[in-house]
Amino acid sequence: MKKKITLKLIAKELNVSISTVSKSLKNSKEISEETREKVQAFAKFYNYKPNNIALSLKNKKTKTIGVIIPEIVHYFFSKVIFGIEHIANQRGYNVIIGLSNESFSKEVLNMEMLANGSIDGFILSISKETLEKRDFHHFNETIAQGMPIVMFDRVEDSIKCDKVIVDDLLGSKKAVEKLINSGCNHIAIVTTKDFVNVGALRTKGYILALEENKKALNDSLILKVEDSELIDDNLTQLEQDIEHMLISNPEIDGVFAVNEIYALTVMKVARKLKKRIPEELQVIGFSDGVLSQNAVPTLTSVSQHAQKIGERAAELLINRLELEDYEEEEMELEHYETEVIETELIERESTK
Amino acid sequence: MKKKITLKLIAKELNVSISTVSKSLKNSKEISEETREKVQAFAKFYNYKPNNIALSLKNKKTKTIGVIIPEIVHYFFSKVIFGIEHIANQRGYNVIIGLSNESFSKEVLNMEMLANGSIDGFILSISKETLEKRDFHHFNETIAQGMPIVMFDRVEDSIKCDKVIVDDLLGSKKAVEKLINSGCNHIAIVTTKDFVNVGALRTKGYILALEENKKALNDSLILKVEDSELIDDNLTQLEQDIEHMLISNPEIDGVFAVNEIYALTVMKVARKLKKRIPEELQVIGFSDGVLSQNAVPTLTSVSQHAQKIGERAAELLINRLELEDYEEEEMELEHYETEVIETELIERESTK
DNA sequence: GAAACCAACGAAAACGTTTTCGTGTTGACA
DNA sequence: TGTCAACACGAAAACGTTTTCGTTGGTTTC
Repeated sequence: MKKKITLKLIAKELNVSISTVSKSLKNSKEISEETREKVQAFAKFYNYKPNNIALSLKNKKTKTIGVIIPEIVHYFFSKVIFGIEHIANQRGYNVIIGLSNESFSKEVLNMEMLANGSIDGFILSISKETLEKRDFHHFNETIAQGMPIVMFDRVEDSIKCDKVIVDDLLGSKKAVEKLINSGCNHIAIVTTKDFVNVGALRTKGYILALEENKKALNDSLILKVEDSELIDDNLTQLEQDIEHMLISNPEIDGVFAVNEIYALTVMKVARKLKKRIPEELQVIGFSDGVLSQNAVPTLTSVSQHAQKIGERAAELLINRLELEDYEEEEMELEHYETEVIETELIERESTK
Repeated sequence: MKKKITLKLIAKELNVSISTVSKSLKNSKEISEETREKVQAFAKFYNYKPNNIALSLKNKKTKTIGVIIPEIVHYFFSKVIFGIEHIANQRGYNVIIGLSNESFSKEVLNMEMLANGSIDGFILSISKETLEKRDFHHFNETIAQGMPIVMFDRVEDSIKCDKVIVDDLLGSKKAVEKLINSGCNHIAIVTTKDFVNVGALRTKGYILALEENKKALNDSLILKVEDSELIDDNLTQLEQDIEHMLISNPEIDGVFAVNEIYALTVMKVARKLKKRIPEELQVIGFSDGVLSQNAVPTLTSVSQHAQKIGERAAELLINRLELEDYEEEEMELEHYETEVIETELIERESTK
């Protein structure tokens, strides 16, 4: 195993001082051309690369950003990461991933693990458990330590940081209006419990669309799914709930589901009940992922532009990090942005 | 912004030396109980946490592993990461992600960016372009520097490192045998060009199954898809190729596809041609992801146990890293393992 | 009452950089 | 010949730890 080459080693080999080597490699004109070339040739030959850790310690910057997400086997989140990595890479940053698995304690642990020097800032989306407990001390403490955070999608308003969100309300309102304009008169929604704020917002958009279009609101057409129902086996529980709703309300001619799985399950149940899509029942989902694109029939859905969300989050964070270099202690940057990424309705076969 | 607290700061505040503080926090009995408690109380109150970067520099270990994958918006790879993160977290390691986007140069750049001290070892899956060029110098150089690599799925035999692979050959052989046993007599395969070694292996398994079962091999039933055909728009090109094959070989009653998208496309084309699945045409895919589970009909497919692949890769890497601590310069560990993760055929509606 | 010992702590090196501030040598100039 | 720049380079501090090896007092031992 070749020993990792260092400045000290080059210095010893060439009988000069460490400083001379360092300066030579930086092309400082303090050093004679002769020495400079000698050092550079040697360094190049042995493929010298400065040690990142030493640089980080010296500069108090790691050029690494920490990303904490609830899950990664998930179209939306993985696409956000793709966006983050894209920008980060472009601007010379690395990306370190932590998964909370929707758990509060894992979220806290992951953040503590990274907050002690390993990274320069966080990009994160809050776990469901954290949202339910409404315990945000770890975010506030991190920020108090001077480490910036950018939140995306699942955010908490009270926290002082930049945010990148989807216009969930408008997105679902537009989706429901699309159903209305395509002739639906009895539109149901399959959504989550209210503590997931994006779920709550999407429900709000649904209600707003109905109200503005003078459609009756009917509580039995609002299905709020338990979180646990999404865990594999309980998918059948979800199916039963949907089936029950569709059977007891046979007038339903449109369903808006707040995620892909819910929407596919609606279509599956509809198929079982011999309801033709889109002739008798139109369906729209949220999150335009690989499932929507490949479903049968293909699913009309609200695209959140996940990649763009990641890109903007990364830009906001890096901009702030690099601003701090100049502003230093003046800290006039106590102004935080909340950027809204427009949604887009991708129409496919599940609507007329 | 609260200043980040350090040993030096505690020392000054308490009028003791840095060493005393450090030892106190480590409960060294070299320090009197009185001093120890005083220091610990102070540290706890101000929530002192040692700086990771400084520790990394001192210990020459970062407790971070680098993962380079071709893409992340992909069920298989994201699930592997899930597995890696699971074990890494358990054993106190962080995970840093680099995406090669199937590009050779991005793979090299990403590795160089991380290899200079940022991480202790790599887990990676080789990009298609690298496989095509067969230029592996960056892997060999990294290993020569003493940084261990664990490769998974897309590996290169000639490289001295641990590997975790799927038994692609046996997996596809079993899949094709399942088709044979379910009554198929004319089985086609939709696969990739041969330089992607997993594709080649899966093709081999297909051929082997046919030979062992005395089925005729027919070149016109082997469709090798151009890589670019997978890029969005060219999906229609893929559809045309499949349609052409199905029409000119109407005797086809079974198709084995080497990934989910190919399999779904086969089913889509079959639907268009009014071939009923599984009655007239049975289909099996490779990679048991969210698409297979939610397809209509649901897709029988070969599961690679992606999560387990990630977990084993992480275990192999971390074991090696921690072995090095003891073995040091003896380096008797020039023995590398190749672990094979068994595949499993998940039977669903697309086969009888 | 000197030798030996122990308890409690501090100084300093080391990890690999960058950077500031010397310092010694040369040559030019008066 | 003496003064002063300019040039080329080195020493050392700093980043935050850990750890080895002193160095103090004070107490025991014969």
